[in-house]
Amino acid sequence: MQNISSNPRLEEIILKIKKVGYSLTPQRYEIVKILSESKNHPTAADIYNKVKMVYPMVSLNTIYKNLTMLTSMREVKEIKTLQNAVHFDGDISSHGHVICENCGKITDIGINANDFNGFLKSDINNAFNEDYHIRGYSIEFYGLCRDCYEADKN
Amino acid sequence: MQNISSNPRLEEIILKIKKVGYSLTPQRYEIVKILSESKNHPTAADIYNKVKMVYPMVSLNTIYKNLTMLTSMREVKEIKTLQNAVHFDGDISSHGHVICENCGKITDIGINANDFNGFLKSDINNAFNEDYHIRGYSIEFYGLCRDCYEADKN
DNA sequence: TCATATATAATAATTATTATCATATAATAA
DNA sequence: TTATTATATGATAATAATTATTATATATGA
Repeated sequence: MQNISSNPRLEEIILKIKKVGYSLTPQRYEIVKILSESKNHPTAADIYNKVKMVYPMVSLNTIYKNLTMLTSMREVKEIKTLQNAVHFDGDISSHGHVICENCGKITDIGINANDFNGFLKSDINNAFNEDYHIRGYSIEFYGLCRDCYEADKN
Repeated sequence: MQNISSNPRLEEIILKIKKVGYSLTPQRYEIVKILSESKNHPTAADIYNKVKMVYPMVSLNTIYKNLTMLTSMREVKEIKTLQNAVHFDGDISSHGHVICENCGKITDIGINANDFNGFLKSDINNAFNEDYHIRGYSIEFYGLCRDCYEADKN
């Protein structure tokens, strides 16, 4: 557990954890670090295996508890694929995902928040704002990645 | 198992099932009927309970098998909520969902396909089209429905 | 350093989903 | 209509992911 870091997202989450009053354990720090550094949307098991390399006695329960906590704090987002696998994304900035239906690969796509809000604010769609208090959204595309598409053709 | 129906969506799915070469069993018909009539995005268990009222010996396995089949046929879509519950939607027309994070209620919202495609075709977002062959998308909003929001305030 | 509330690890329990396989039945053709 | 056959079903078992329980350990703040 290092004290120095050049990872602003990590710092940001740590700060929020302290602010809300949760304590910062080494395991928790490691989980947050993995999420903030990861570019490939790990599952709970992925994170578990990574944390185990540093803390071999860590329990899977700890991973789940922390992921639940971070999700409800809105510092982490869940991504659910068609294969019923749950992945986690430490990047809560406005973006969407493209999920390969064959291999399960998840790729980020940029969603321009202003554009998207413009789309949402259109007459057709803003009716629901009256009945719901929206706190977030997720946009996911399904299809085949290039590799699987090429393999499928042969 | 009725032969006459004034449910065009039901007819549509039945036709496709026959076209693809699957056989039309009474249980399967009932599952499709429930999905085509349902407005509230049932879970596998919900569907199971409804089918049981007509065919008390039906197996949950049959429900899952058929849901998997219909999903891969793209006649049914899965909706996964934050509570890790999987719901099914027999309406595959272009629309999104608003999911209450407290009670899990799922409401449809209209997504104008043209508007959305316009949004997608914007310069920022079309890059991913080169690497993926998109076959579908899902847009989900998370928040509190009016009831839960009001209850939360008190 | 101490006190205390919170987090952890070990374990068990739960839940949803999938696999297996013998039997039943829908579809097709005679 | 009946016989044939491939597919679907139901019963059961197995799997996998997640959650619950609880005693112990530890981060935090005094």
